[in-house]
Amino acid sequence: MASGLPGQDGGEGLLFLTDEQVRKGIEAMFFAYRAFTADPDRILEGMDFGRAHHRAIHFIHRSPATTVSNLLMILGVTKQSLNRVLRSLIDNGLVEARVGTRDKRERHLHLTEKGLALERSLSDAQRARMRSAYRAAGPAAVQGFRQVLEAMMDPELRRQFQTLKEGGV
Amino acid sequence: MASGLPGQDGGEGLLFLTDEQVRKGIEAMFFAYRAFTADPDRILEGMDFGRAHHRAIHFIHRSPATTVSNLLMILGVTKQSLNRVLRSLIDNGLVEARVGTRDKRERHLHLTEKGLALERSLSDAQRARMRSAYRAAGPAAVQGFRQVLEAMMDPELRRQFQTLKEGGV
DNA sequence: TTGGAAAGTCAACAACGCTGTCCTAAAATG
DNA sequence: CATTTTAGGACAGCGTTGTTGACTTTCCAA
Repeated sequence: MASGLPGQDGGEGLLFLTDEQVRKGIEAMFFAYRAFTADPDRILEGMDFGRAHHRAIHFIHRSPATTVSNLLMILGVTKQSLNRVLRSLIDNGLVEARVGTRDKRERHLHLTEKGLALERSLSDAQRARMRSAYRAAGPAAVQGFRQVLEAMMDPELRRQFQTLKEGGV
Repeated sequence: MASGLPGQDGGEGLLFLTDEQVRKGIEAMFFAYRAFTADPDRILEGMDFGRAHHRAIHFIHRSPATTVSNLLMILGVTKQSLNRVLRSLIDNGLVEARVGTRDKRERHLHLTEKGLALERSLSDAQRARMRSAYRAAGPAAVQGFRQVLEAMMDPELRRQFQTLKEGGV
């Protein structure tokens, strides 16, 4: 019955909240996220790294000298999960962990030249896809995209995201 | 340098494609996806099921009598991966696999009462989050959200998504 | 100075992807 | 009717990435 009016949702103040519309959004998230991770996954397959390594590399790059604890909060995983990933990144010479000067318990994380090179290759691929999607959809759509994504986050998560957003680079 | 003009991107035809803007989109995807899967994950933890079971249940619900092969294509996983999941869903009485009448090689998948109950509980939670995000962001944002997500998909994936979209329910 | 909290490491386990091989039954095709 | 293809299932084994729990080392405050 919803398909009786198959056009745009524009101008419909009520229809856009039907279960059908919402379900389509859910499925769009599912498929889009698969596309979103596809390029980095492709680059990493064959190396000894995976998606978790990509995430660590990304956030170390964007917040150099970050600590393990800080990374832990951002990524939302447990210590051991991150530790395994960091270990292999360090052992393979992509990440350097410098003991803190003020607090010697802390390790400050940095990408090496090699790490930076991989970061660039991964983020180039992912950015290219995102940029092309942005270009195809247009500026207004991009703003809506970002608004909905932020609204989906729990307050705590959104706070983290926004802190990151401002403090970044 | 991009942060020299920190305001809205509205009216900016060029700035919205800076690496900074694109990176924020990437991080928003990361955080939002975590929120997106959080509620079902919470419901499923403790049961013998996980995210993979949720996905199978979702697509069996929205396309009843679908075959294993069809589900395989939609989910983009291997036979064995799906089989493990389907097996436990069938063994626990959530899914029924009916031998096809026209083609007896096929198994047509259906949710049982128990399966429908779990599906409802999972999708209620996920839909509630999505609906609340939609409401907070407004109709225009929703349209943009969907446009960008679709633009991110590979053509093949997008074709699948759109077929699903129209044929659904 | 001692005892708790915080940062990080390590061991072992679970979920869920993957590959590869082998198998049956049914359909399609020559 | 014989052969090939297709749909599905079973089993073995592996890799990544999540989990919990126990363990140092370091810092700080009672």
